[in-house]
Amino acid sequence: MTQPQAEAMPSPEDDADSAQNMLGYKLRMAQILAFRAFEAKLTRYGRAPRYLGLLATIRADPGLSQNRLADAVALRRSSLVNILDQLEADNLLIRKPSPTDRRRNGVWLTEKGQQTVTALLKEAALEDARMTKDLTNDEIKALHTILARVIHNLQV
Amino acid sequence: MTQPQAEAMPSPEDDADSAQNMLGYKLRMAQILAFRAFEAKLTRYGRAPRYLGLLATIRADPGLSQNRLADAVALRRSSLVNILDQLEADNLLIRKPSPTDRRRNGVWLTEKGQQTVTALLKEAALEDARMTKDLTNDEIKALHTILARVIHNLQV
DNA sequence: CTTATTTCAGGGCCACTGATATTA
DNA sequence: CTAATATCAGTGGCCCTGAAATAA
Repeated sequence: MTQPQAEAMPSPEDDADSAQNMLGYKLRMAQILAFRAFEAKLTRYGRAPRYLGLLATIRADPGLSQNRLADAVALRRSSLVNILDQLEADNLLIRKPSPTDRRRNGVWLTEKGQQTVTALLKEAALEDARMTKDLTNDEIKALHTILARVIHNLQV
Repeated sequence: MTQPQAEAMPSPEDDADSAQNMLGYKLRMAQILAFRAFEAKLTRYGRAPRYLGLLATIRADPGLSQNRLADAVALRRSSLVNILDQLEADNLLIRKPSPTDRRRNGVWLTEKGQQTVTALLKEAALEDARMTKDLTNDEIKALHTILARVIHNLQV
């Protein structure tokens, strides 16, 4: 990726009205590049890398309903159906009917799902390290804290 | 969006191996929420909000070739063709053959494109302010700086 | 002939909307 | 009867791959 704009940033055109100075733009760029690199590196894990956040959410709260899971990962309930179908077909998770509410499915990781999440989180940590390789620990900590607050603000 | 995990974070399960503690995860979450909010608010601008980064890149470097533009926004050359078709149909930009190289198109904003970019950058600034409403100026500045370095690291 | 630039055809994936069945 | 849960059918959007056309 050559980046004419990155070099152009400290120019007279550097006033606030450049997209590259917008937070939304930086977030988008960083996320796209990070996600791409992560998936490219981990094709052997099938669809699990894309849905690592979802899988880890299940691990942190086993048996939660599809509804609650959809909320947690900011997806529509209906969108989740096919995703869970795929991950269930890959033997990463299972749905089990709730014993108390027959409308509801609880979602659990399988043993393979557990192992996959563990392995992928290790890979994610490596990617994190690559992204932040020239940052101090304080800066990394600050980035986490600030991003958490940004996310919180966006959810209102 | 309810967020069972957000509340669960300061729990004993708070060790590093939770997806919510991964930088990639936070970046993704923040970006998805920010982009969604931006687009939802600006449907009257058609496709321009989604491609604000691209349009602003053109404004910053008028006449650049499709090749260079694709690099600047991290897309394939072939992916750009249809996008430019659409934005050209919306009268936001024009392609003009390079006078010196007949393989090449230069890309320029139209007057409408210029005005749209200006208006959308104002909107983007409002969104940025919403995301960072409880952050100090120093924290906001740090976030920009750090994200720029993260992006740089990802591009290697 | 090789390379650069753009375009085109086709495909895959993703998440959405809106309707439906079931159960609370 | 109303609300909640999960599912399904259908849609549209986005970006990719790989091949082709044109020109340097």
